[in-house]
Amino acid sequence: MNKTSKNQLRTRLKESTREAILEAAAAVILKTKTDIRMEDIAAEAGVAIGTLYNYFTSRQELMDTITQKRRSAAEAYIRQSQADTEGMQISSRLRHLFQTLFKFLEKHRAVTHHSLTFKLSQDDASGQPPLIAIVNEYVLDLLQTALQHQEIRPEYMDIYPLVISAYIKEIFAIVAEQEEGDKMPDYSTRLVELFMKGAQAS
Amino acid sequence: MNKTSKNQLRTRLKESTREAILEAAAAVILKTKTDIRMEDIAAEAGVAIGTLYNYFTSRQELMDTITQKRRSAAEAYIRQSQADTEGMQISSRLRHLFQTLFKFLEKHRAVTHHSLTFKLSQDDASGQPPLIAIVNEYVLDLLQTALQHQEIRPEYMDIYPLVISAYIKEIFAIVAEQEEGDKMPDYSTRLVELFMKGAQAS
Amino acid sequence: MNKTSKNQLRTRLKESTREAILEAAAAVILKTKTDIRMEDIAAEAGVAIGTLYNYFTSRQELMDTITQKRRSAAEAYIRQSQADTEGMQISSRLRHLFQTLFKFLEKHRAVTHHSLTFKLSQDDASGQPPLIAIVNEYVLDLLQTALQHQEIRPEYMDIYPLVISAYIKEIFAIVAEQEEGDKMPDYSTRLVELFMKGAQAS
Amino acid sequence: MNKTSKNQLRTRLKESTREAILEAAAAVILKTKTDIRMEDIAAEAGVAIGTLYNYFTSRQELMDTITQKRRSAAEAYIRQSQADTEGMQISSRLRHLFQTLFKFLEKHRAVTHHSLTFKLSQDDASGQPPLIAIVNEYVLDLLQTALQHQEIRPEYMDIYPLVISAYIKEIFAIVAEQEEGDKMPDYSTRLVELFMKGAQAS
DNA sequence: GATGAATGAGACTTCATTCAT
DNA sequence: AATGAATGAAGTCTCATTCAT
Repeated sequence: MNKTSKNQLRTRLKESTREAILEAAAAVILKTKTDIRMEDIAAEAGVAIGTLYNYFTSRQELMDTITQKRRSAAEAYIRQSQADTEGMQISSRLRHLFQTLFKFLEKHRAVTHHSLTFKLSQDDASGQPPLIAIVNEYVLDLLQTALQHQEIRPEYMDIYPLVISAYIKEIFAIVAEQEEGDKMPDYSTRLVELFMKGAQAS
Repeated sequence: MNKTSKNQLRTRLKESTREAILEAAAAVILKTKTDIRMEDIAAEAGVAIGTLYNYFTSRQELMDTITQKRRSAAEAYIRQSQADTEGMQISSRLRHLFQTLFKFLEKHRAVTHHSLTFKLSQDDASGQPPLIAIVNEYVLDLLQTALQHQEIRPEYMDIYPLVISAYIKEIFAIVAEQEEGDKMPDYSTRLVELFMKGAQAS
Repeated sequence: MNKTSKNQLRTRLKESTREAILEAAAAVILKTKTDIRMEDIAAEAGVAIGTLYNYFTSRQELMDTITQKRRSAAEAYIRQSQADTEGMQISSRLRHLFQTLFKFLEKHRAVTHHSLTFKLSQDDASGQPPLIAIVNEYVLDLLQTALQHQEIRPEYMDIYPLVISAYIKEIFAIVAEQEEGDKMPDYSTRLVELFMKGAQAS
Repeated sequence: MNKTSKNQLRTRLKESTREAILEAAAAVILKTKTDIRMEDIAAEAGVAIGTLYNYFTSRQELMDTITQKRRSAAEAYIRQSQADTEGMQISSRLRHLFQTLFKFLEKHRAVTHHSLTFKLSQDDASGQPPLIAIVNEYVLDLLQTALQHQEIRPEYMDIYPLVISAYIKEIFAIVAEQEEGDKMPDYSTRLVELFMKGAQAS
């Protein structure tokens, strides 16, 4: 590390160093997918390896922190969507949820990337439910309400959760494959429409 | 015994060891997800570590072989489905494809498991298109035919591939989460029906 | 490592490699007292670091093994002394014990060295009683027998164990300071005599 | 306030910080035996790590200072005992020495603890004679005087130093094992008596 | 002078790979 | 061709020391 970057670091506040490390880790995750080496994170953050260990007791803890931050953030987004659409029709609610997830994912691309995507990552020793479980729970609630209001056909109730879950995972995948800054069409509206109306030509 | 038949025997024996190693590797992958160690594969196969290197020049090659075998097998299944349903309606063709994929996945659980699932695994240095690309290509073809035959609404043509892809990934996920031998409902038929008719209550 | 020593190693039997490592570790302990590095042990044994881990799962285990081997060996010596002098007078028994310890220590110089000497070494996670405890227990038994036989003055019974323990530790210290191969006077006989008769000039 | 007194104040303050650090180090040594970390010493002293380095150029120097202070203090005690008992009988002198050492050790428990006990600690790079050497030198002098005065049997003169040394080490050990504030019997008197009279039952 | 975050050399440990038997 | 002990590069983590504030 050269003198300049070192000085820059010194002037940074302690809290921001922690954040800088997390951001660096996120960047490395985005770049390298697996085999995330502490050395690379340190280099990306512009600090020495030892510094990482001043903020996180182990590699595991650093990874868990990233995973958990992402989950918390996502959960907040989802709860917000839930609150914002209380009482609306299912189509509006689903569209809003999809749009919310798109927004969330664009903000957290890096972190979401790290295989955290849809399964309880083996790196995550927190015992917290994986993000997808949180989403699924909300979707199930949403579908049951819609069913009670007779907005959706009861005969497919067994596979609705599965289908919506598939849509959401696809949204994750789409964002993951997108390059930073790419413009995307409004998939949310169209997905919900198709889901409601079906593909069958009249 | 002449030289030739002896060599043939050798070749056959060698091939079976090779297969045993691949199966062992598949089993280990299924058990451990990541961190697949050569030592564990050797133990599972009942051979020495050195033997692995008599059949594969490196860990990478062993992994690639598994990935590629799986891809070839899957491709064969898909082509078969394509041939078997030539000229049929899209709903039948999709249902058949889904059923085919279920069958394939149950046969190749282990191998499919290894994150090989839907992206060009970083372990795969073969440069071959990932399995999902093959599926998507076929699905696109299938959709275009359906469009020409006015079986599906043209206005959602941009998101059909995406939706079917989502369904297929979900199928992969369902099988992956299933325990060996679990009985599963006929998702294929219902998924296709829902896709065609939509969720909207009449 | 050069080719020659490598070949020498390869021809060594597996069990002897383990022993060679333990001996090498003992030699390093003798040389460096503290800061015993795995690298140095490997170098001393003429093997690579990784080889150490083929025989011991960790540094800790290697150290514990040394400690425990030494303890077992010492215990055997002590038990033997006990058996050999059953029924004799205390002076003979003590002399025999001292001589036995001298013999043991000369055989196990290296290993005894490593602070293992008299306390439950912090390196030893085995939960076994430290060597000195074993000795002390035997000595106490020996003193009580002598007391019953009225061979020793009862009024100092509280400090006899302490004094004998001090003698024994001194024996350990003497051997530790001795260079390999040094000739030593017969401390055992004289120590016991002095202990029994006292220093007071007539 | 003139320059001089200001500097004196500074010096005094500095000295007290220095002392605080040494005491803290002593406390940590007492607690942790080995693995004495600068961070722990700083925490115990209530100063920053950097402050340690304002008073000691290195960990080594800090440790050496402790060792040497202890040696100086002990030497003063021993010289005092020597002076106080000039011309007395050996039994009185030994008893006084033992009592003096007990007193010293209780005052300096912590520092004495750190394996500094009886050998030229590897931490001590000062080249000074270890404490035990100082004691032994005095004891030798004391024994030779007693021999001249025919107070002790000449035939064990070769092992007297060794035995007294063993006693003294045992005293160190006893104090080390004692908890702070434990009450101890008067070992000094009884040890000397036993040494002089012997254990042999009349 | 005090501070303590940052540093990085160095120790431990793992595991893909080699190669003599 | 099979074996598996030996190898050592590479990764994680620790902690004495530095230095800008």
